[in-house]
Amino acid sequence: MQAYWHEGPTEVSINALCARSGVSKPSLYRAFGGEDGLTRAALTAYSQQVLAEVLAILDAPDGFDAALEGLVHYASESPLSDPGCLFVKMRAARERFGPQTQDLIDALGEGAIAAYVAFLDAARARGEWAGRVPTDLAARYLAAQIEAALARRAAGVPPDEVRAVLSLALSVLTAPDR
Amino acid sequence: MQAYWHEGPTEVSINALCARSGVSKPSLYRAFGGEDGLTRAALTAYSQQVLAEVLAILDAPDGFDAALEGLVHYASESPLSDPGCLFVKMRAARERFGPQTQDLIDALGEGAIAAYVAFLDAARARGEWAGRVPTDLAARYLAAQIEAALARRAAGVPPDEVRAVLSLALSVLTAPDR
DNA sequence: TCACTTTCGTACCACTTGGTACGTAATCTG
DNA sequence: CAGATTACGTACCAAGTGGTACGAAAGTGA
Repeated sequence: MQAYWHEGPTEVSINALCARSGVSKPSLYRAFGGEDGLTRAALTAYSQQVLAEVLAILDAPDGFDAALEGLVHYASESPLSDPGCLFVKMRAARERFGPQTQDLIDALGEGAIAAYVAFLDAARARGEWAGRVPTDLAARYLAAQIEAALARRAAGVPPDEVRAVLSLALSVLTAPDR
Repeated sequence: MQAYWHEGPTEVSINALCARSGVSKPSLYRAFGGEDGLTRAALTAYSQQVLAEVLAILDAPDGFDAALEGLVHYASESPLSDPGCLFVKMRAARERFGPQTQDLIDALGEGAIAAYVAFLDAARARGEWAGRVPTDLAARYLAAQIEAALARRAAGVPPDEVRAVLSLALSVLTAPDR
């Protein structure tokens, strides 16, 4: 019911969306109750689809380095992030959305940080990661680098370059002396 | 004559800009010839003001590490980048602008890369930087990290966190084994 | 079959967007 | 001071924005 919204990320208007999807405007308003509810519902659906994949990467049984490599691959080369991550785009344009959507954006951002913290804590406990960087900073660093890579990807930077830069950035966490 | 444009970064309309600055719309159109010329002129003025500062940081006589430290300070704590770097914001919304402005955005981006390459080459020649990372990749990495830091700054992330993340990212270049 | 409720979409609302036609006022030239 | 020219701004334009009033169609009960 909300899949057709994904075609238009942030720049599509409600008028164009209705015309393109063949749904009348009042129907859309009855279903979502305004633009804020619509954007919130779209981001909810997207996050449920995507967060699961990221969490699956983090929970991969191949160890810390393999998980990081999976993140690099996902952010830089996955076709799913070809048109750009909806969450990243919406976070960049946070001010344009209504309060409900802004709250959801913030909550998803904090949830991502929490997931990274859990991932790093688990890796440290398993002895797969002996970094000297504090876990909290490493989590925020991870989130910032992934987000930047997805943003660069959406801006049209070639996947190879995105991968090289992201890989170099994450080497801070894997280098043996850090 | 264009200073009042800086108050409104990307989200301000021409109508609001004219109303706020007391300039009639036809006058503005006669001076700049449309929105594309206006945004281009604004970005030109901004770049002349800002690029000089960045180049001065890169040319600082205190050596490679000090220059990097200067970049970190500039991107994360400088009050000039408090409302966010206009170039970064406009580059993120590149598609919204006219062809002239898009060309200028691209040219400024390539110019920044070239400046970083020159900076790294000079540091390598002086023996202040012995990194194993290829110069071209290091330059793009530098540009990506600075841009990401400025974007995070504009998004409301506290300067301390921006600084910590950026400093950690740039440690890839200063670490003795890389 | 009839009355009632509920869903649905046409056609509108006020408002903002970028952009301009044209009359007026100021300035320059003689 | 008169005449030509230039700069200026009111008041408009079509198109698009998010949002809704209201009549018609469809379903539901007896």
